[in-house]
Amino acid sequence: MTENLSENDLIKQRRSKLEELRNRGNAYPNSFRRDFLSQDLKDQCEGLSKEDLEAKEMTVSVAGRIMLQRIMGKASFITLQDMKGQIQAYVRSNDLPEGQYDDFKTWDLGDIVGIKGKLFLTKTGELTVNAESIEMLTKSLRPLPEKHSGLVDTEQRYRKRYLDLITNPESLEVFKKRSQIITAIREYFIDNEYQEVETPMMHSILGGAAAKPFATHHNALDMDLYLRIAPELYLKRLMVGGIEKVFEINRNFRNEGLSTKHNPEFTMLEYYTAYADYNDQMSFIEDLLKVVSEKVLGTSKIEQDGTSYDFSKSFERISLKDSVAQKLSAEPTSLDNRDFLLETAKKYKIEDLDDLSDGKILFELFEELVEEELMHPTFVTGYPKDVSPLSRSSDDDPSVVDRFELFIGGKEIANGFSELNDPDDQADRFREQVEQKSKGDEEAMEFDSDYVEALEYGLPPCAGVGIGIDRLVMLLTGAKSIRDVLLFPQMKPK
RNA sequence: GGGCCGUUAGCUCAGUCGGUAGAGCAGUUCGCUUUUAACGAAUUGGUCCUGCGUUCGAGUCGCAGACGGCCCA
Repeated sequence: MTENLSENDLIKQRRSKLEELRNRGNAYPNSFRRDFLSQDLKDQCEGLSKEDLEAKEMTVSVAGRIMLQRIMGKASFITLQDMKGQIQAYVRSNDLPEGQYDDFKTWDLGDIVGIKGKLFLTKTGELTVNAESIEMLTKSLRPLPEKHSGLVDTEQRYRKRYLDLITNPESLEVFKKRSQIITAIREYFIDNEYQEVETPMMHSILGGAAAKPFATHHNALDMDLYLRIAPELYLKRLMVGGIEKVFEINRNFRNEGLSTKHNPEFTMLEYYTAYADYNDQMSFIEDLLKVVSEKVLGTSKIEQDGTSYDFSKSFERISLKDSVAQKLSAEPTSLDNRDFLLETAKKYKIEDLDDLSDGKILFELFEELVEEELMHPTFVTGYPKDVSPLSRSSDDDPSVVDRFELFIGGKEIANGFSELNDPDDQADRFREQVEQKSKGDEEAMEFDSDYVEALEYGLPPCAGVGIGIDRLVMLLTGAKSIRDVLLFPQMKPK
């Protein structure tokens, strides 16, 4: 890229100003210290009258990027932006040492400057720093996007996120919220005595989810590795090790297409609780979402695209089979019949049916027919065993497992189940996965004998959950695309 | 992978029927000591995404490609 930087006139002009700064001394000083942030000053001076404020003779140092300028002959206003917002400064020729006002007039939008002076209120009541000393801290060589509209071009907003953050406060706000949401989640788990851990991102055996991996290679060990598709099997090893309440918030990598709901790397929360089952986890999630929403948004009721979501009420629960039957206006028991399943699947253009088990067909029908329509928070339960190789079988019906997925706004937000802790059953399920893989299922898992060995030491009865953090942030911020909640979404190089 | 849409000045966008490339902001110059998207006057700035084609002539029409957005798989 660097060699492509076109030196247009705007950049040339700014560079010659930089040359002048270099000629006078250090053009990039790092000795200016601010003592207040914009919003903190505004909070502190809230409600003070012009006279009261001036009587206090408060001298402050502020620093930030010049976002707006109103230049007059011998006095000017500039708007500085720092991490908390904006503050206005009044720069008056008479209040500065000889010659400095002329220097000031060469400053450009985007420059980063420091200003020290007394606070006052303008006649329109805006809190303003009356500059007594001013300093150029970092000359900006490139013009910022248009001051009113900000950076609009979607592609540029993703590729040059820094410009998006400088010029679009609502974008900055989304990422602040994201940070607050993750903090609130972490606090919730720590308050409930869960231990946070970090497990390997590079796996030699593929497992923990149904997904295609990214492959890489370790040179010194001369071995192929996968970027992890899920941390699940490591977290359950830790449960064997006695960390009975454990959670991890970290990146997963899946080699899939990109969409408004998918990015190849995404953030996942996974947590496991000993002596709990999937029903306990559904209640836990209800409380988690309510608490996080209240903490971050100040309410447990949110509205998005005309749909309102109420996290203070308990969520709906329906079995996967019932939800599909309802949609087809059929009896749930009719879905036990393979011919009916095949016929229905064909009708909805699900392909390569012959290789699919009844459970897998039912699951695909669910994804095709029901998933998108689950707007209000809904737990779907009763997942077929053969799409859930790590879940504990149901005591009542051996064809399904004690598993749920949570859907909100038509999107899968969480996936949880009672964990399979019978090592022999687990070994059988892995064998089944290996067979699927040999038949061409690229998303099937591999046999993890080390994990089975861990189970042989005894995994306490437990249940675990994975929550897609990016989708949760989308839900809580109203973002339409996952790219709007990822600082640097995956893009093709230009 | 398929369909639709987009790509014009640093940014935001116009550009009619194919006939010399436009505006606002930013920049430059001048004026202006309480402005706030400051204001007034003048003014600079273009690989019209790339390539090929049609045409006397292409930002505009055709074909191919790149990148992006939305929808679908």
